[in-house]
Amino acid sequence: MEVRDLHAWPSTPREAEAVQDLLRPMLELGEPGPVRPRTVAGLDVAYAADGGGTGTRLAAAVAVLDGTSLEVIEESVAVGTAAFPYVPGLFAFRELPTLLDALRGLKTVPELLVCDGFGVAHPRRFGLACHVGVLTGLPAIGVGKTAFVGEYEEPGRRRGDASPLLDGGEVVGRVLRTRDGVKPVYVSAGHRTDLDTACRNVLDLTPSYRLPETTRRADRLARDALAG
DNA sequence: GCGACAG
DNA sequence: ATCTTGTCGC
Repeated sequence: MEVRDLHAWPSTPREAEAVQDLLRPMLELGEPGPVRPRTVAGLDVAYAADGGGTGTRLAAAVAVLDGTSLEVIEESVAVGTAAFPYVPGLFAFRELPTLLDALRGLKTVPELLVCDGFGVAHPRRFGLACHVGVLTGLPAIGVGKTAFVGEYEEPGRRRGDASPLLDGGEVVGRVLRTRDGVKPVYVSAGHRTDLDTACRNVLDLTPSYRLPETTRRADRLARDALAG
């Protein structure tokens, strides 16, 4: 699929924050977005060494699944290097270039992108899922494994139980239990979708495990690419 | 000022 | 993210 060329790449945290502020107005939120997507893509990255600075070898993978059967339709992997040091809040700049390369290798244009990390549940309301969504123009959501910003009450212990993730008095995401008695995930809208629809899609993608099938497939794909 | 901090 | 052994449970 076609992916827009990258904007000038920041070399300092300050420049990176400026890029986020520049792109944030391009976000389209509020509309439901894809409800029963025919194709859903999972994005994930695997690193070769520790995540300290720039230059670490990494593999970015995209796995496109049939939204109903959850069967794999297409896969794409790209190898590269970390394009920025790891800084909380600027995480996207680290793996975005390689992630976009992997998306370019796709023949299918997914109806929804599921990213590792966050969407608007972010200090400047512009996490990885927002960034990827704006640059591809596709609906995107973020599914994080640990908390980042905001406060919340522990959700009930059954699959489907959830509680709002609040930051600065606004709802930026939802803490969602995808399996009975298992640690919840943190869902937030990234681009061209809303929180309710994002959570509905996450539940549709988690029939057996805590994390979405899309994420699990992409994770395995990225690890394998780094090994082979 | 100090600690916390997606992957 | 990654480095790591065993262990409990379906």
